[in-house]
Amino acid sequence: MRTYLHDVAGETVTIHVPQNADDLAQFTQWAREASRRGPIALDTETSGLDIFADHYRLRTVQFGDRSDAWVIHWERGGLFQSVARLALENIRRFLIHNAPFDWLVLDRHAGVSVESLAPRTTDTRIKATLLDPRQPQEGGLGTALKPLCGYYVDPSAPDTQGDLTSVFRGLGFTKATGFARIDLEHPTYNLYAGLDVIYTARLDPILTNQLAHVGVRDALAEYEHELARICTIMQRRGLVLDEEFTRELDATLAEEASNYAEKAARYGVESVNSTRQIAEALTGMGELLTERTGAGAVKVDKAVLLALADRDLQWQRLGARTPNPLAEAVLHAKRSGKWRTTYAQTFLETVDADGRVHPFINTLAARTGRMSVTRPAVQTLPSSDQMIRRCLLADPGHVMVSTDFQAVEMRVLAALAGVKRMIEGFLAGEDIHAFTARLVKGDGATPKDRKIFKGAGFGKVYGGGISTISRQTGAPEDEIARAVAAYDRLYPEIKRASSRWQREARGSGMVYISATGRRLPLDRDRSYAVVNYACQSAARDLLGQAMLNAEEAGILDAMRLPIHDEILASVPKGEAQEYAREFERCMTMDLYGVPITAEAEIGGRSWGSLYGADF
DNA sequence: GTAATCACG
DNA sequence: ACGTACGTGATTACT
Repeated sequence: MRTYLHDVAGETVTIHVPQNADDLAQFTQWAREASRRGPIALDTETSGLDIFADHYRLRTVQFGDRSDAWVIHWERGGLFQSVARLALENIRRFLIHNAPFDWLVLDRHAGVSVESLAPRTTDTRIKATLLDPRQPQEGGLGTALKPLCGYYVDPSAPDTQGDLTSVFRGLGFTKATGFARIDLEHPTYNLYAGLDVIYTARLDPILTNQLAHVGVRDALAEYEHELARICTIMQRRGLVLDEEFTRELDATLAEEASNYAEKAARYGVESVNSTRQIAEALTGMGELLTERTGAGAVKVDKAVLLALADRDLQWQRLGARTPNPLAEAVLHAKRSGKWRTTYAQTFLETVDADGRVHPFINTLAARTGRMSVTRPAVQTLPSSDQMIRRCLLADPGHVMVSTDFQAVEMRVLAALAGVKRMIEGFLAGEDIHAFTARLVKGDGATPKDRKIFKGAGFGKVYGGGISTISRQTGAPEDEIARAVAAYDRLYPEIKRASSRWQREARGSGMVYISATGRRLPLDRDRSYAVVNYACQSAARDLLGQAMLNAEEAGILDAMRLPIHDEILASVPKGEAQEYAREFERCMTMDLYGVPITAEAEIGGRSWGSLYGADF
C-alpha cells in the first residue's frame, strides 16, 4: 500500500493507494464499514472529457470519507476493477461533485448504470448551486470544487486541477494530454485524486447546514437530482449525426468562406474577423461609422454591416442605398466561417463511433436555473436557415417532434404578478400580443400593432427601455413609447410586482426567492432584472416539471434535448401523433390559475425539417 | 485574459 | 432621482 498524508482544515488525512490483493481487501473492508457510518464520496480520474470517444479511458476510481481516501487504479484491470465495481454496486449512498460526469463515465466504462448510481447519489455541486448560483464572473464563488472548499472547508486547500496542470507541463504534457498520459503512480496525481473525495465528503454536511439555514427546501434539491438524472440519460442516448451530409456541408461552407474572404482581401481586409481592419477599410471607402462599443471601439457588427449592405435584419434588400461590396463580403464570410467552425466541425469532432453526438447538458447553468448545453451548443443552432439543424437526425425509423410552451414567460409573468386582464386573455385562449393590441386599438388592430405590443411585452419581461425596444423591433421610438404607456395602463400589476420584488430582495440580502424556492441573487445596480429572473426561472422550472412528467408518462427514451421552452424528441414514425399528444399533455399545466399550454410539431427525419422544407 | 461578435430562447 | 433589455456558449483578434 502506498499512503500519502495531508493536512485538511488542521486534521491529518490519509490517501491510500492499494497496490496488491491484500491492499484491495483492506479497501473492501473499509468500504463496508464506512458505508454503514454514512455516505461515501466518489470521484473518477479519466483520460479527458470526451467520454464518448473511442480512445477514452477510465483511470482511477476514488472513494473517501472526511479522513480517508482510497484511490483504486481501475486501469490496472483484474482485481482492481472487480473490487471497485463491487464497491460501486454495494455502497448505499454516494456524494459526488458534478455527478452527471461521473455517472456517465461509470455507466460507459465501469458497467454501473446511471439508473443504478443516480438514486444513490447526492451531488454537492447541485447543493452549492442552490445556495448561490452565481458564477465567478458574476461575483459568486462559482460551483467548482476548489473555490467551494477554499471557502467552506479549508482556506489553504490546494488548487488540485491547477497544480496538476503545472505537473503536466513539467513532464512535457499539456493540460489536454496530461490526464491521459501521466503515470498512474505519480504521487501528486494520486494525492490530489484522493484529496478531492475527502473535500467532497467534508463539503456536503456544510452545504446541507447552509441550505437549511437559508431555508431551501429538501424537495427543491431532490427535484434537481431527478432532472440531473433524466438529462444524463438523454446525454447518454445522444442524437444521430448525418455524417455524410455534415462533411459535405463543411466543405461547402469552407469554400464559401474562402471565396468571400478573398473578396474582402481586395479591400485590404486580411482577416474578416478583425473589426479593426474592417472599420479602417470601410472608413477608407468613405463610409461613416458612428456607433461605438462599450469599450469605445468603432462598432462593426452584423447590424452595422447589414445597413451598409442595404439589407434589413433578415438580409432582405432595402433599396435605400448602393450596397457596399466589402460589407457584403464580410457578412457572408463571417457567417460561413462561424457556421462551419462552431457547428459543422464540432459535430464532426464530437461524433462517436456509432454516429451519435452527446451534448453535455448542464441542468443548472444560469443564475435563474436555466439549463445550458455544450459540446456542441445545440441550444443555439441557427434557426433562420435549416442547413445546420439538418445535420442532426431522429433515430432510424423515427421522426423529430418539437413541443413548445406557448408564450410561457408572458403566462408566468401574468401568474406571478397577478396581472388581472392578462390572465383573462389567457383564460379566453387568446394570443396574448394580439389580445393586448385589440384592448388598446380596438377591433381594427393590425398584425403590425401585434408586433409593437409583442415588443412592449418583451420589454416588460426583460426590463428594457423605449430606445432598446425600438432598436430591437425596428419600430419608431414614439410609437413604442405610446405602446409601453398603454401597456402600463392596461397591466399596472407588473410595475407593482417589480417594486415589491425588489423591496423584498433588499430586505433579505439582495436575494429574490422564486416561486419554486430558488435563491436568485440580484445585482444591486440592476435590481430591475428581478422581473426577468422571476419569469425566466419559473419558466425553467415548468420545463423541468414537464420533463419529470414525461418520464412518468414513459416517454423519457424519446426525449433528446431541453431548449428553454421546448422539448425535442425522436419518436417512432408510425406513432408520431400519439407521442406528440403525450408531450403536449406533459407540458400542459396550471400556474396559479393561469393555463400553461404547449403545441407539438411533427417533423421528418432531420431536425432541419422543422425549419422549412421537409426531408 | 479581455473584448467583440454572433448563434439561440 | 432616474432609467437600465434578460439568460447562455463559442470563436477570433489582440495585448
